[in-house]
Amino acid sequence: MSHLVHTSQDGCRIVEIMNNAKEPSSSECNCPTEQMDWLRVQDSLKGQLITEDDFKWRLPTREKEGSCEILKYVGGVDLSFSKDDSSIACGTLVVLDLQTLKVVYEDSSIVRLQIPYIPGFLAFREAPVLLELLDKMKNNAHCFYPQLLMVDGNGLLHPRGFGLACHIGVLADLPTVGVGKNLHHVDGLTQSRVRELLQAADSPENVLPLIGDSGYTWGAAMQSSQGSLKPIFISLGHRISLTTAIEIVRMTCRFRVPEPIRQADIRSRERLRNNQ
DNA sequence: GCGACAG
DNA sequence: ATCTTGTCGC
Repeated sequence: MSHLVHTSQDGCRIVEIMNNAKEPSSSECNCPTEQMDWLRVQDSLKGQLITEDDFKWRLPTREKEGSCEILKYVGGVDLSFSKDDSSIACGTLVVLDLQTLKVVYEDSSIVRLQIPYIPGFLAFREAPVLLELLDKMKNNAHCFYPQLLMVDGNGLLHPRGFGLACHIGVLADLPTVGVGKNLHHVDGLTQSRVRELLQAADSPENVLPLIGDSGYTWGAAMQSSQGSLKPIFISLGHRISLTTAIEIVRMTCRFRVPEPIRQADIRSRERLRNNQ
């Protein structure tokens, strides 16, 4: 079933680091040991990942049979960091009305993060705050609770096929889409290669499937706005297909970064300035 | 050995 | 992620 025959580069590197470790220092709980736990967590959660459309709503553009819930509330999450103290962060959740692209809900939380950013393990740093914001909203049975969540970070487009968007999607049991502003090099996919493919592409849609050396499709690159040659990188997070993910991202792009994520970014940065 | 590495 | 002003253009 799984075409992810990609060997874990990170896993190899970690083992290498452990072999070279000189001091099995007490419980400084630095990297190697904890990262091996994280690898197991990612592998485990990945077993619950759903990579096709799995929701009861439909897109407003798809005028099919009526009497079906329509996608209206799209959420977005992001974190901003203090320039002074990089361990201080503000996590923000916004919900937009898909038709008007106006924010109908906003909540944020300022926290002190203990976990550093390690490529391939972003979720262990950022997911807890964001999941808490979602949980808080769900417990209040808020009527604006998102039917879909856009995440600032990748989904399948990840060394082990399980980025932040997948992580949040599975743990919150919510359809999610990952949007990266920079390419995480995986399976032979590089910036230069994407650039040349994007130019050579006949695609009238300004989208390009990201197919790696293995033949696996990790996501898509999209030139989302006229003014920017620099693409965004879309990958499915959970309970959605890549095709549907692309369609929804396109619907929410007023500028390069889709509005739900852009608003979460703007507002989290703003709150950090005025509050601490 | 060297480079690459989401936010 | 963050450090940073103006500037060119619709």
